[in-house]
Amino acid sequence: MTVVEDRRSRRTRGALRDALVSLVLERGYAAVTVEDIVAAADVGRATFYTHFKDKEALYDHVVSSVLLELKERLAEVLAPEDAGFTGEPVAEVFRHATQQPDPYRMILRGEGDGRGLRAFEDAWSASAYEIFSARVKANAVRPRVDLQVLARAWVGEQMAVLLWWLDAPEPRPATDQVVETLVELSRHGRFWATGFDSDGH
Amino acid sequence: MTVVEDRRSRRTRGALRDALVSLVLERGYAAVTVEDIVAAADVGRATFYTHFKDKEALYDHVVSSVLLELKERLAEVLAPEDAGFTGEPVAEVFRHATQQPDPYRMILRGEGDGRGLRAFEDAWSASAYEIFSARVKANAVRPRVDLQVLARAWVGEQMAVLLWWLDAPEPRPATDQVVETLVELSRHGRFWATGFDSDGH
DNA sequence: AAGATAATAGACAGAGTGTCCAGAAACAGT
DNA sequence: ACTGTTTCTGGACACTCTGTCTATTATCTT
Repeated sequence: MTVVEDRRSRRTRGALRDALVSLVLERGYAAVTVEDIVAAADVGRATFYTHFKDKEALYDHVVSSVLLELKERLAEVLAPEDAGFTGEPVAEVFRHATQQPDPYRMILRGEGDGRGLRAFEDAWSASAYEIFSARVKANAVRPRVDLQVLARAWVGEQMAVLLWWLDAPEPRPATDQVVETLVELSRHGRFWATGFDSDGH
Repeated sequence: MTVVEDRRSRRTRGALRDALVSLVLERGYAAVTVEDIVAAADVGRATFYTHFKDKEALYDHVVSSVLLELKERLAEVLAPEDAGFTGEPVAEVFRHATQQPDPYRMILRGEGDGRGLRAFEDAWSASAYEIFSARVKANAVRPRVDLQVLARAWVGEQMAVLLWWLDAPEPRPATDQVVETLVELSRHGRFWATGFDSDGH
């Protein structure tokens, strides 16, 4: 059992990873062939198949790498007894996304027939649900709406804004500011109390 | 210029449409071949190519049909001077989705590398933005947050809940109830005011 | 330096694509 | 019911990409 991967493997896998992501962002997942990938990565075609079963396997590898890394980072942030809803987890996701925007873009755009998107959404929704119900218990409040729906809605919102933000032309608005907006929305709804809410219906 | 399409064309196109959607939901877009589609639709392979350039063209056709139909229905609903935010447009989308859940599922899952999803999201965000800014003007309020972000967030939320709802096992919760929840969230944020909001700092 | 592991080119069969054709079938209008 | 038009069809074609294999070379690790 190798503790550290052979340098050649490491380099090859990295090159394939990067090639996939940038090609997908350029042409769309379906339009990218294994031949394209190995050409861009400057790797023999046979080599590709010693590392990955097919294009899908490479894609899945990229997605789960990102997801795993995010999970580890979130674990650190959530460790110190989350006393209040400071939006810290959201901010951490945004920070992580800034550090590798391209894989995030690929995933959030739904490339790969939305498989990455769904994986991301499911993982995120699950932890959102946990955070919510822990909070409900701790504060002894009765939630207004089903927590499952709440989690889905919340995550859907985050992901939409995250993608919008990643695709925005540089310089992007500051992370903290966007996150602040999201938290604000989450607390008080979308509008001012001034007349905006009190419509006829 | 034919006023009404030839019956044969109509039938063939319909069969191809349905075949694509159900196969995609079953196996995923990438795994579906033109040969699969024509087999399921019980149509000669050569016939396929007299109607559509390729699988992608058929997919785009399905997406734009749905989008066009939705647009027309929304136009009717929005016609009578929208005086207040009654959530009526949202309800209309949900109703439309109930009538043809499968194409909606296909699109919202991100099949087709998210192209349908993005088309849907863009269209919806654009009209959401218009509604919002019209309302800002009419009520002479200053919005708390950037309307662009607001629109994205709102739409992301709707889409996530819509997909969750469509994938929920029957009998699904009533449309009106889910929509009511969404509007409620949009007005007052995610939690009760009882202590939930008032966390540290 | 030596043994282990990885990368490579080239060859292979097979699946699916998109185009073309010529004949058969179904259609719309009179 | 007839007729000219349109659509449907199977079969054939060249082509691209796939995934597997093999023998050889290059590069790593210790």
